[in-house]
Amino acid sequence: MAETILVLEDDPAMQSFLGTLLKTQQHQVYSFGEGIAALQHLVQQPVDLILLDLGLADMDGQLWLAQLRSWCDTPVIVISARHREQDKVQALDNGANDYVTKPFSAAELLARVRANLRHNTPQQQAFSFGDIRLDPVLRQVSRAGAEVHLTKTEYDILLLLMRHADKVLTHNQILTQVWGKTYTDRPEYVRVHMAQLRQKLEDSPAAPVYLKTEPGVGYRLKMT
Amino acid sequence: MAETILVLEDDPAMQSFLGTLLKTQQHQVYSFGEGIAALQHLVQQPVDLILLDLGLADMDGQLWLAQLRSWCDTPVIVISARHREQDKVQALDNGANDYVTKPFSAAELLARVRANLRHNTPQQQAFSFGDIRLDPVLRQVSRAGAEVHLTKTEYDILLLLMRHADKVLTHNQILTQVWGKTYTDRPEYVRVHMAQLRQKLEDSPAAPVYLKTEPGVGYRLKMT
DNA sequence: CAATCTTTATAAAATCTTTATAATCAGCCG
DNA sequence: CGGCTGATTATAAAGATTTTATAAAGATTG
Repeated sequence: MAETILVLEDDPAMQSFLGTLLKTQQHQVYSFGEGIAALQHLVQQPVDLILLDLGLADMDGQLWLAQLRSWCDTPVIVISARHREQDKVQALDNGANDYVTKPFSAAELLARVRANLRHNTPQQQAFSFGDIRLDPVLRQVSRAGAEVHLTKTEYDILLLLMRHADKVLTHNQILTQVWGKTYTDRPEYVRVHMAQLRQKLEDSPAAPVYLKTEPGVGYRLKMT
Repeated sequence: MAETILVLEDDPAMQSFLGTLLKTQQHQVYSFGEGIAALQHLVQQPVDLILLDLGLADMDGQLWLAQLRSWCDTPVIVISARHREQDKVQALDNGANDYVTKPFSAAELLARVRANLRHNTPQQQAFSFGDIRLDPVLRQVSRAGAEVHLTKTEYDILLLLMRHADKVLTHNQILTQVWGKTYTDRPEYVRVHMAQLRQKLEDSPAAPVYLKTEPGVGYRLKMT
């Protein structure tokens, strides 16, 4: 967490409310009441998201947005009391990413903040244990940040173990899932590849911390 | 223009309305009434934006969205008759980029479509890795500033790899996207053309830095 | 005809399977 | 309790198989 958010809002009560709301989510908030000051801040220190109230005192919010977009593509959520279709269309075409009308629900605003922060930072729904990470989207495994190359079979086994983290998977289950149901009498396949995985992923392969053997049963990926 | 948009909406009247509306903006529209069919289309042919009605007959829209997000990060605008805060928050946290409630204004919806197409435009910005540049607008590739001539097939493969940078693309995916779904048993097509690409783009084609093989799986364009 | 794609053949590389041996474990009996 | 025994497991390394790279010949296209 701890993304930075700039709030440009000239009503002090609303500015304070937004600031408090965002800070409950551990965001770093910079609040401004004037467009010029906000721009100066952005030039010096980029932020992850901008909340913009269209009704500014010192300049038109639409103009501010258009000017910002000429050099900066940080996501902008416009907050406005104006419900007219024309205002929404204009703001969105000026480069706003979202448009919320007052009064708004706090939970919805926070959800829209999360949604707009998200596509900035690519989806990290990777599995991890210790300093090992498996990213199923990239089909890539890394250890302490460095990429570890796994063969297809090794990757398939690791993914299977991670999907059932902490559960014991029997030899039969692993053989069936990775090789197919006609291979259930070849437990040595699993052993050889498990040894390879330990070589690549464990600090001391002979005394594994993560890839544990359950004698007579199968294997377990220990995450806790 | 001519971005592709997938519409998942099971009310025929609304589906037709959305299709007509989007086509006025020169978009290529694919309409579906069932979640399964829409997913099948997306697997074979990615689109630039998805419009999703939460009220599907054959499955829960929220579930569909969550499932989609496990492998696909195409922008999604949710359209729904549900005005409850809880529904909005859930959809946005499931990965929706925007949430529009019915009834909605056509102009506003189109503006939100434009806004969501804008920050993703994978087709329209030049990609680059190392000293290689691919400009999809000019359909042109250059290396260290000098133009490199690619045939149509080579270009299609490279564009596909770039649009999924760092991800492994299986032989089947490449064959389906470039040649069509009836070619999934001809992996040698991919190999021959990949060798050509390496000849044209890699410093030492036999030890590729960018166009990597994932034995038994497919190929990956390595950008990091 | 020229460019490109498809097909084919062969060599090289990577991976998987098999095997052998050593280590470990569990239960049992002296 | 301790050591024996048979089963299970770990691991390296050799062998077999699959997959891949590449050139080049043939076919296709416009």
